[in-house]
Amino acid sequence: MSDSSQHTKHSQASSLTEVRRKKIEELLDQGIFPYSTGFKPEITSQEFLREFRHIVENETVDRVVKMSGRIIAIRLLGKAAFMRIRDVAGDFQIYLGRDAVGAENFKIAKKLDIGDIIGVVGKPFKTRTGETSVLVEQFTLLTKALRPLPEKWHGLSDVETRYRQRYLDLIVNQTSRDIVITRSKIISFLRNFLTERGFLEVETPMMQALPGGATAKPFETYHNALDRSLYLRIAPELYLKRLLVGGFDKVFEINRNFRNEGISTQHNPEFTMLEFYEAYKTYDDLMSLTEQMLSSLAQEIIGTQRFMYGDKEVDLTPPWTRMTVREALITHRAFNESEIDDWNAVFIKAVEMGLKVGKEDSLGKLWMSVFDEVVEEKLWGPVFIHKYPVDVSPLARRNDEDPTVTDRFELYICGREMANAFTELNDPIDQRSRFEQQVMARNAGDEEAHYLDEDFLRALEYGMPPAAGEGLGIDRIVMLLTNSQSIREVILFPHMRPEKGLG
RNA sequence: GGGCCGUUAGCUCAACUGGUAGAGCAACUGACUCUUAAUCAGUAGGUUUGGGGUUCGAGCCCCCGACGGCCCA
Repeated sequence: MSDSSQHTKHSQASSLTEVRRKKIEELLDQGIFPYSTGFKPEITSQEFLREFRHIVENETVDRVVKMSGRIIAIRLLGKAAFMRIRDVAGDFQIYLGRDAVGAENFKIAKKLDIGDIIGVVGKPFKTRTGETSVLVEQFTLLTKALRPLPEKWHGLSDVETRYRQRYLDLIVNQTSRDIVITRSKIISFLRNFLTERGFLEVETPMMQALPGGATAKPFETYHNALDRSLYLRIAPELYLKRLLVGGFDKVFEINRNFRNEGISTQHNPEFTMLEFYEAYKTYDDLMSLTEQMLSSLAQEIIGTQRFMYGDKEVDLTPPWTRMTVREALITHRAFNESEIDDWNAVFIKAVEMGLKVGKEDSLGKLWMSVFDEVVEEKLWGPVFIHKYPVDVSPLARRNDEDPTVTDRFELYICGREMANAFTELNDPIDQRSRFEQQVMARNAGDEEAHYLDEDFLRALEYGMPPAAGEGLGIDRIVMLLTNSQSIREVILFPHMRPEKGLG
């Protein structure tokens, strides 16, 4: 062989996928289709290992098992091979011996690569080192992998690749798989918790003519046939309340909200919210319900109500602390008693902190700016912060004793807002004037102020029963219970800037 | 939006003060019928994130951009 042909051979072999494409050609030449269908596994790795864990070496088990999965490790020993196979439930080991599968088939087995998905039929047996394994009698290549998997020991750790190619992350990182499973269990639990209590699960519009129910910037889109703008919802609140008007006393929705804001470890533009509403209840009732719901959730999901988040312990055992916004501001030394009700004093402090505040901001708004800046992160909790200023709570009912605040609470755990709830404002006259305040704020330049929703007011004018409602951030709950520090760990496909070099 | 850090083989990482870009795993060839990060012998694999600049010489220094991470707003 000349030097030049040697060189050509090597450049072709330089592509790892090219090597595998060649193997496909060779398999096709032997009449083997590398993407065959019809193989139906009958037992998972977990079931297999549980059922046959007691067999002993040299024992012949009169059972044939049919299993499938992805090859994640190959140890070839001349005329035999061990392979580690990963299926949905875990890993198991197979043993391929030339005598058992035949010389021709063994040659084919030697062409298998890490990453390929195969089906096997064989007998359970125990290796000399005591691992329950499958003694393969037949195998089928179900899917040929053209690309190599990440390194077997260190795996895939680059966070950018883990998020962009989540499928790869899920193949190799068990913790990533566990988070997906835990998230699903959490949502199931919450759904059951509410349906068991007579709540009805509903779906309300994701595309709204007027984005309402929260203080946030919406995404705007366009409907061609209607020739008008629509917004992706920032919250389902105003629609769920319409259902209370319609006579459904207990409703909930688990779905995505969209907010056109920055991306961080705490924020994804689309995130999942549980919102539920119950007639004839107050925000006090919801505090008790929330304690019960989340403490039992933790008990169910991780088996305890006391656990570590990062390097600090969280204890969700009820009852939880309750503190008004005003008390929290004073306790955490944002203001003292004499200055907290003085607009000028509060404004000056906010400016000194470098906060983005304006002369048109109400006292309540200034309070909350300072609260977000200095108090929030200190609320390890769990703690209910309640009695929010009326001007930052345009959909919440006024408190009977103090009309400057509302019957509203937010739940804080680990310095993060987990839930927001209130006794709902069902007085259509008060609601109209609150909306009008919001319109004025919007006209003064507040992009996050609410729009006036005339149909929602019309609904209230028909009469909405007294009720309380709550929104619970699912992603943050999942972060808490999986000890994840970034929201991107609990969202399967988090938003990222487009990758270069890919169409 | 601002600051700092990062991007080197498919993956995980090295590379001194600017002086021939390396390793392990994966891959390829060969040996091996009980391995467990198998072992042994050998081989190949690089537009060092992109562009520009300084220099005899740049992965390393300077400028601009892309993407990511952390912190701040």
